Amino acid sequence: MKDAITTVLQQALARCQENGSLPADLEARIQVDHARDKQHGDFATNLALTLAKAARLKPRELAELIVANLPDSAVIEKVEIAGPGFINFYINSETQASVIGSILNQQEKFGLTEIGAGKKIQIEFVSANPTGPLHVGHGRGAAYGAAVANLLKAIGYEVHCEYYVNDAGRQMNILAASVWLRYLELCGEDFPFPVNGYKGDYVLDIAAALHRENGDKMFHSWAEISCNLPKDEPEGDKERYIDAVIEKMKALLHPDQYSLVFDVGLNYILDDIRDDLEHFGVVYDQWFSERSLTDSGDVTLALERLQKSGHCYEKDGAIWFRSSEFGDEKDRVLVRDNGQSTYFSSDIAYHMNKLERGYDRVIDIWGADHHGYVPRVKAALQALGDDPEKLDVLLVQFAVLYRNGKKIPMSTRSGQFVTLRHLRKEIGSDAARFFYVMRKCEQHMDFDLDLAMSQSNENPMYYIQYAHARVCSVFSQLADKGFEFDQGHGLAHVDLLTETHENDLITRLTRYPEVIGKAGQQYEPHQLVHYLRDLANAFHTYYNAHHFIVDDKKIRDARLCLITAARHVIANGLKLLGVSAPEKM
RNA sequence: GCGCCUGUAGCUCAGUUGGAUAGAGUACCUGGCUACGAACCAGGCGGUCGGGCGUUCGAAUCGCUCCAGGCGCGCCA
Repeated sequence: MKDAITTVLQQALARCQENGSLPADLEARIQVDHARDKQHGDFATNLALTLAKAARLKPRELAELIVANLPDSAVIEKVEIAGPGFINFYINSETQASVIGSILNQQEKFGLTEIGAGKKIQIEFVSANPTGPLHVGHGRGAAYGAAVANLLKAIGYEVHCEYYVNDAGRQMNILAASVWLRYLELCGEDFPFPVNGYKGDYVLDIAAALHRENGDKMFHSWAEISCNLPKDEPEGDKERYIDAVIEKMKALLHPDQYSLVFDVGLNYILDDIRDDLEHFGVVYDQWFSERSLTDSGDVTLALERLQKSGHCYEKDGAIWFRSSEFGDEKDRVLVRDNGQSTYFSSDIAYHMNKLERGYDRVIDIWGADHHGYVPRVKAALQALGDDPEKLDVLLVQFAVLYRNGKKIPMSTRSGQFVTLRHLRKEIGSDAARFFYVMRKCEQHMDFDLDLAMSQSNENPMYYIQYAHARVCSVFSQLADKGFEFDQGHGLAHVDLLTETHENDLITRLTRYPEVIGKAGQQYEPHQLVHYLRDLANAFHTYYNAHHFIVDDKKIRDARLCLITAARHVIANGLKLLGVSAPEKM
């Protein structure tokens, strides 16, 4: 509809230029908005205001000129000039009401568009280290990423969702060591657990599984392990201590045994994460292993390309990438003096790999604490000769949990956190998914557990779901009262829907495809949340103002068509957010 | 110290890329169920848009500056 108005405005300008009333070199960027106020019609344009200076006319005079040259249109009821020079358009009611037929025909397909047709997007989100279960902070990234992916699919993009598995590196070694030490405890050893080890209960579970399968085969006495170890905190350095424990573990265990412990831990946690996300309604097309980048040679290849193009140098025994040449604060290490490549190297290889797979756009969703990382990744892409503009990094601020009005401290390492699984079980997947995407991603979020767990109607999700359930309820009442719904008959009489509340609801419905388009292109699912609330509000208001099951068959069927259309749109929108649309509550 | 994010009603948040009188929810107050679900509806109260200066027909939105809060500044991942 917006496009239709843009088109007639273009035609009007062209006419003015042809007949000489406007300069021929005038260039216009036509902007058509929804009128904020019903008094201002359905759509409005500020064209006359933006163009006044270039046209050397007063805004209102220019507006009159444009309106006088507007071509006839079947959809426009009337046009008005208002305020300082806004042009307001009123759409005729038949055109508006035709959306009901469209919705009833397309049903779950209504709202889908082809904006991104033929384009491929890769989107990576969550990607938490597999060193423990997901916590509520990851939940926000999961809910947000999945909603963005759904929106992008809805507007025609081919979307590929990925979870990057950090299955290499120091953190994983610390996990392996933690598992092994717990295993030794099960073998009967008694010793102080490292300050820097993973202390969560899940580590005990993994160790127990390991012990069940392997008995005491990997046992070594604490006396053997602890000789020549540096001091742990508080007397010593906890980082150096845990590294020494890992080294000792590698020295004492056969390499196969070490990787067994490592893999048991990794797979246990990955299975857990996968299961958790699946119950959260989040599914991936691919779980991309960091180790596979080393195995495939991609890491080496990326390093070579950076070196050959002259963006690297050696200093203090390490290989550095001159990222400061591309806007980063300082240069970064690619290969450490001990010969190990850094996490950054893998990440460069991963992003190179993504772009080489031919995506038009690559989206990363990271926790906001990683924001300092963005410039160096873009720098690397630029140095590799790729287009850094193809990468969008969306930063999700952390959700801070509150209980009894108090902030809950969280740390993965200490094992002190509220897990996503716990949240899901307390308040349900629907409420959690909805709550997470209610706010803009860059907005800090206070997640009040008491409120969320209270299942009160303060959660607007219930308001929206209730609208859906109410429509369903009307139809069960209809049957109880011995009426039948004739959709074709109703559609033939939608011109009878002339009540203000009906027009408001219809207008709201017509905007749905546009909302999806905008929310998708801007990666902002919260726009859909707000739309759905407004839509539900229009429905509830209508519900309270008029009865649907009336004796007049024409009006009854027409109204039933309208509320069915509303039900479809609510269900479609909630589905994109990963929230169910129950028929009863 | 430098960089990024945030600051809008008592509280939680929107604000259509610079437009018309800044909006919702919640809290509080007043009304509405013997016809489709009151998890609802109607009305009221509530604002120096963190402060200041600037850009212009026009600023919550853009620029500069200050204030407050969060996060980040490793040969960790």
